[in-house]
Parts: sequence; structure tokens; C-alpha cells
Amino acid sequence: MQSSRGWFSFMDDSVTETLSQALQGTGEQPDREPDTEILFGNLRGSVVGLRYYTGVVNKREMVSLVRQPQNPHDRNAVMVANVYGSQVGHIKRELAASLANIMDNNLARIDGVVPFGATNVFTMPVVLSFWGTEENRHAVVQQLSSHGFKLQTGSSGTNTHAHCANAASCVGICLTLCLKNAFDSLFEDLMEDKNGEREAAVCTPLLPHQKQALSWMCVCENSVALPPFWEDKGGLFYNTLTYSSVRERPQRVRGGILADDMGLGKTLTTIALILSNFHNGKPLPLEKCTKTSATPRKHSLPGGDTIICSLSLRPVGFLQCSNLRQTDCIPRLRVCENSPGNMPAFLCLCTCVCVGKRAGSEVGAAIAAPSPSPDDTAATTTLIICPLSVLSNWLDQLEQHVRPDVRLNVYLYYGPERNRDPRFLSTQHVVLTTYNVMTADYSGSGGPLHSVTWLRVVLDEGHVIRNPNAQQSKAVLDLNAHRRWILSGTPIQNSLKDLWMLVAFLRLKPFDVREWWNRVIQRPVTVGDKTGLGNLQALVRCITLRRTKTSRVGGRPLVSLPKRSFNIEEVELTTREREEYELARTEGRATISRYVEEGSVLRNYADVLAILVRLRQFCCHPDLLGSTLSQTGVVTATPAELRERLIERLRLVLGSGSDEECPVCLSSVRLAVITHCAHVYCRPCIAEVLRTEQPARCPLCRGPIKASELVEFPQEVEEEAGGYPSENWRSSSKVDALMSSLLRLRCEDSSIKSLVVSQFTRFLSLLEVPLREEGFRFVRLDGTMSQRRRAQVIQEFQSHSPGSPLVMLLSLKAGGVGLNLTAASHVFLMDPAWNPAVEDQCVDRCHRLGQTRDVVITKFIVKDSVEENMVKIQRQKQDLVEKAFGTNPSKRKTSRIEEIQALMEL
DNA sequence: ACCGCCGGGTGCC
DNA sequence: ACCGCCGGGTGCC
Repeated sequence: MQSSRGWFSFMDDSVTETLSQALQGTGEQPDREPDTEILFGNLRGSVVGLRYYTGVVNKREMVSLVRQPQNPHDRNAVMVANVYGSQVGHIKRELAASLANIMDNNLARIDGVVPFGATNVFTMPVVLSFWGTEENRHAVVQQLSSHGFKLQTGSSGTNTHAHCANAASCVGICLTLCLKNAFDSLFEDLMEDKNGEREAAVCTPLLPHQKQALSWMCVCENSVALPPFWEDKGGLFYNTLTYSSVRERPQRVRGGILADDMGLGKTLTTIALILSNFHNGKPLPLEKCTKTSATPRKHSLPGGDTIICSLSLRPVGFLQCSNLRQTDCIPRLRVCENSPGNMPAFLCLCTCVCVGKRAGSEVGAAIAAPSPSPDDTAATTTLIICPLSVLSNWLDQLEQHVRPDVRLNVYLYYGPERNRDPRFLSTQHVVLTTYNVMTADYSGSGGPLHSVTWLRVVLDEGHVIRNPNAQQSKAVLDLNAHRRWILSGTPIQNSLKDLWMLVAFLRLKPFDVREWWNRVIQRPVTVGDKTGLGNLQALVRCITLRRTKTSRVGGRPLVSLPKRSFNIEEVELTTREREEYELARTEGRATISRYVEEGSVLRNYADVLAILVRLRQFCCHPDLLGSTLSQTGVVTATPAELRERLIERLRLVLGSGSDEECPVCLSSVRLAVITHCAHVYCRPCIAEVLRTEQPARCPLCRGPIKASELVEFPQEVEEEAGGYPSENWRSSSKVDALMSSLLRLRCEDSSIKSLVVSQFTRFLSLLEVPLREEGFRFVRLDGTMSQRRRAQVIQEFQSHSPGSPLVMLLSLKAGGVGLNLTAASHVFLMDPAWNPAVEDQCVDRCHRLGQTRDVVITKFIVKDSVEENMVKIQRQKQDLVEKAFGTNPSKRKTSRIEEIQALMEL
């Protein structure tokens, strides 16, 4: 198995290099980032005053330098500390004077390593490495030499420099593309070293991979294993990366990152964990309800705060606990065989997972508490923090998966009337709240949630805390808990930097301190150091469990989803529509072919795009064009006016919900910006180009571009209010096609729900009219809606009650990846997208765990139109993406022009 | 610190 | 002796 050989050993150099580049990320970097730094050189200095301090270091141990401007003896003082932050000594005065200047002016970052002499009594040597940007190199060298110090610039320094420059130059090409691959590789094979599924023989309603996850989570919570890179060296604990050692056993908080793809049941697994792994590996003791609550188990979404609160304290469910019989140290699930028939799945899970060093055969007392005991047994409550949008999902799942005749106290800490008494909160089994509420309470310090010592804190969608400067991140770090979990389908979104916050939250020593993370992991990986990559992999491996939908457990797919079938339904335009369409197409063709002849397609890209969008809109409904594109006869205008108009036109194109693709990353544009040459990119992608190319040129047309000239698009374009009054409304061939499908479906089986998807939100508005006329209950979900409204709509749609909506009008890109629309089993894609992946993603919202019916996808394509050509191009697209690694920008440029020609049949 | 530095004691060999 | 040399006291910033 590859994993046993080190995960990257099978890759050749170029792949590794690409990977490390990918991991650098693309986001803007506000503060000084290690990514762009180069090594100026090294300098030997000495640490003095050792005898006055307690901090000790090992041979080769890394140390940090800390300025002490307030030192009464010398305002230039530079303190030397070990990995744990204990002071070792000071930098000798003369050198400190020079370093202070460099540090105070941010000219370089200085790393220290004690090469030998670590046991000296009075002074010890230290090798200082100076890192910074090229423009500061001279100043640093100057500053040092003016004090009589000379940097040693070994060959290693220049190598690193060359590597960085090289890496930077090709970063822009495939970044977002290989980012996904890179992260998947990072998490690849993580299962191999995890505990296998323990209970394959037992038929339990937890799916195998969920049992596996539960088992893994229990091990993480109960195990006393050292964090990665630590060794027990006879009483001392030694870190093999920083060479530091400590007397007390280093411990990360028990927990980790459950990074399974969405839809694999992270929520359910977490609920199982809460119920099954309480103190000392025993299940959560729950009192039985004598009478089952007769109150309706329905609750509303967090729409009205007060309603929520009134619902907040209620028995959610039940877990029957049998006596624990623990045989050995293997985690063990036992399942009630005589569970009542109507019990949902997991409720039958009735004993526990227990991990102990070596347990006797007796129940209870004989279970060896993992030593040393990790939990203050006074802590009993699990705090779950999630985005507001999934709050209701947690309530649903708790309700659904916990047996109704047992009392699990779940308190929804939300709304103005929430009970802020920490004593009350700590008597609950589960407290559920949102990041916003938690952050608002905290406001810099304290708050009720920070007054409780939690047994466990669970961060749902934990990637939301990836920005360490965000208030919610700070608040989260300050919570007191014995065990900490991060649930996230996308633990790393943009770059390796994202991982630091998660590591810090898990208190993975010593990486919870940014400096050590940067020095030991992030910088080495960024400059393409293979050892660094290996260390990163080892680190991730030990705190993360990640499976994707395509992962397999024991040779079987993780989840078996219902079948899905895919139809293309060709739509014939009426004679009248055809005439109008051909008119527009002929006109567009003439314009574009002129551009092609002139070789100016890319320079007139905005115009070309507008023509295409117009034709695509026409295929849906002639009224979609609206008055927006009344451009005829190019009146002479100043270049500035022209530019302004082009930008305006593109704004319309993007605002219409059309799915434009970024030429750099070949994915849908994210955080769209437009250059003054009218080409649209993701902001991070073009930022990378601007950073690495001097002078920067537009990747498409090679025209000069400037950061200051980038124009941003509004994230959400506000839709003009008001639907289309039925009087002025007319139908179109495509609308008719949809309506006849919907009517037929309703006739066959009135419980089938459908998603109707379009890129054009205006088209969705048009569709409301016939839906209403035919008496369909429907809801609508698009990007302009507030989170709260979205949640309401989803809840309404997902409901199985008789009057619930049968149709959801969905804008193609609305909603995050977490969207769960399993109530629908039919998907109607009204218009083709540039990027087939976006369509797949959309279909996945109903074709996912929880879907019970076969999913039927229908794509309406107007025959003999631009849409048909788009479908052809979509098929070729996948190839292009796969080849993109080896493709240079100019090649991609030509393929883009070819694409447009193919669309227009030129 | 098995050093360097400081400053007092000392002064041919 | 306004030096050299010796040896004890001393020691981060």
C-alpha cells in the first residue's frame, strides 16, 4: 500500500512541485506571509545570560527571538525563547542592537536554531536565519554590516530563492484546478491507518462508514497517544521536528477533524458520539421518559426567535443504555437486537464504544480510565456551534435519531430570551448555538458560553473559523473544553493557511503557536520541501478522517445512492420563435465573424459574450432579453466611455446569473472582477497574475492590466422586484416543454417533487406565472435571499406534509454546497451551463444521502441552437480541464476562440 | 567562565 | 609606576 511508503513517494518531482504550489493558495495576503520570503543568509550569534532563566533547549532545537523594547537595561534587548515560550536567555548586546533595528522595521524575520552547546551554563551559540522580501535584502545586509556582522550566504540560500521565483512564475496557471487535487491527495488514503470498521458482523443502522467514523472519533477522544512528532524519551517528551522536549506529556485536546464529504452523515455520527462516548468511554446515561411526549414533535425553523426559545428545552430523544460489558481495549459497538420496530436506525445503538489501556472484565469500575484521566468528570455538556443555516438540520437530526422515550436535554441557545446562566447550560446534555450568537456573547472576552467547561465542543462547518483574525475565531479558541471537534467537508478552502486555525483549535502542540506552524510546516511546504510535505501529511493524517463519496470501505462504496438517469429533451422552437432567433443569430454571427477575421475576438470579448448570452436567453424565453441589450449601431465614443459600456454590459451578463468561467482556473468565476480590457477573472486568480508578472498582462488578450483598474462585481445582483403580471405574460417553447413534463409527473405521482434550475433568475420569475396558473405549490431559492429566508424555503420544500411545495425554482448557483434538497427526485435543467461541473453540483443537492427515489434529470436543449453547441463543448470541456496542466495560456486562448466559433457555427 | 574584563596590588632577578 | 605584570573577583539584557 502506498500509504505505508509515505504518501508522496510515488510522485515524481514535478507533481510534488505542483502540489506545493497549489498549497500556497491564492488569497490576498494581508500581513507578511512566509510564502514570499527568501533567505538572506545566516549568522552565528550567541545567547547569553542562560543562568538567569529556566528555559532549556536541545541540540538543534528551534528557538524564537522576541523583542523586549521595555527592557530597563537595553531598549534593544532581544529575548530568546524555546518552543514552549520559556525564556532561554538574551542575544548578546552588540548583536541585539542590530537585530532590534531589523525586527522593529520589519526588514526580516529571524529564525534561530541552537546548533550545539545546548547544555552550556553561561552562553550558547545560535544560528540566525534572516528571511524577507528581496527589496529588504540590502537594508538588512547593510544594517548588519554597519555593526560589523556579515551574513553567510551559502548555496542553499540562493537555491531557495531560485525555487521561489520559479514556483511563483507558474502558480497562476493551474492553481484552483490543482488545489482541489492537491487537497484530495493530502487526505488520500487517510483511512488506511485508521481503525477499521469494527462491527461489520453486527447489523446496525449506522452505515459502515459511519460506524467506522464513530469508532475513530471515540479512539481520538479516549486515546492517550502522543500528538504527531512526539516521542517518549524516558520521562521526557521529545519533538522530532523542533527538537524540543518537555517534562509534561504534550497533549492536544482530544478530538480532530471529521472531514467527510457532505452527505456522508457527519451530523448523525456526531450525535452517535455524544450518546455513546461519555466519561471513561461509557455511554451518556440518560433517564427514561415515563410517558412519551404527546406534543407534536414538529418545530419551526429559527425564523422567529421567540418561537424557537419556547421550543428549546425539550426532551429530544432517548438512548437506552444497557450495562456495559467491556472485554478488552478494542472499541466495541453493541446493538440491541430487540429494539422496537419503528425505531429509527441508530437508536438501537445501546451500549458504547470504549477504549481503555487494559480493562478488566468487570463493568464500570474495571474500565480503566484512560490514564491520565482526560476529563474532569464535572464536564458533561456538549456544545455544538453551527452556522444559522444548519441549525434546524441539527434539531431535525437529533429528533430523528434519538429515541423518543428517553430524555436527552438539548438546549437551543439562540434568540433574545436564551438562558444565559452557565450553571443551567452545564446541566444540559447538548447546547446548540450559532457562531454569531457565540461571537456576540463573547465580544472580546467571556460570555456565558465561555464560563462553562464543556465536555466537548463541536464546530459544524468548522472551516468558517479559518480566518484567525475574525472575532468568531478568537471566540472559539477561547472556549474551555476537554474535547474538540471540527466537522467540515472542506477543511481547507484556499490554502494551507486555512489549516492553521483548525490545528490551533485542536491545540496540537506546538503548532497552535503560529510561529512554529509557519516554520515547521507552512514555509517548508510552500517552498516545495518534501520533508515538509511529508510532515504535513503525517500531521493531517493523525487528526483527520476524510472520506469522499467515491471512497470505499472494505471494497464497497461508502454509500449506495439511488440510480440517476439523465435525459436530454430537445425543444423545437415555434416558427415564429425560430424567425426571431435566426434574426438575432445572423446579426450576432456577422459581428463575431468580423471579430474573428480581425483577430479581435478577445479584445471585444464583452461584446461577444453579450451576444451569446442574448441567444441563450432567447432559447429560454424571448422576454428574457428585456430592454437590457438594446445596443445597436456602435456610436463613436471615447475609449473611456466604450470601456465603461463594456463593463456595464458584462455586469449585465454576470448579473443575469450566467455562469462565466475564469480563464485562469477554468472553474466558475468566484469573486468576479473585470479587467479594463473586459475580461472576467476570479479575484484571487488575477491577483496572482498581478503579483507574479511584472508588468502584468491580461492572460487572455495580453493587454496591460493594473490592480487599481480591476472592477468588482456586486456579489449578488438585486433582482428587480415584482413578478410578471399574468396579463402581459406569454409562453415559450421551453416553458411549454417544462410545464407538460411537470403536469405529466403530477398526474403519475403527485408526491414527486422537482427542482427547476436556471442560470437566469429572470427566467425563474417568468416560470412562476404558469406554475401558479396550473396550481402548483412552489418555492423559489436564489442567491438574493437571506440565509434565514433560504432556510425557511428549504424546510418548507423538504417537508413531506400534504400541502408542501412540489416544485422549487432554483437558481443554478444559489446556495452553498451544503444544500440538501433530497425531497426532490426530478431535476429540470432549463439551460446548459458553461461548466458541466456546476450542473453536477446542482444535481448532487438531491442525489445524495437521504434520497430514496431514483433521480431523473432532464435537460432542455433547444434544437438547432447555441444551446446544442454548448452541450457539445461541455463534452470536450472535461478533456480540456484534464489537459490543462500541460497547456500554456496561449493555447487556451485559441481554444477559447475556437469555442466561440463552434458556438456560432463559424 | 578551562574564558575576557575590570581594577587593585605591586614593581630587578 | 603617567607603565607592565600578576592574580583575585566577577559575569545578560
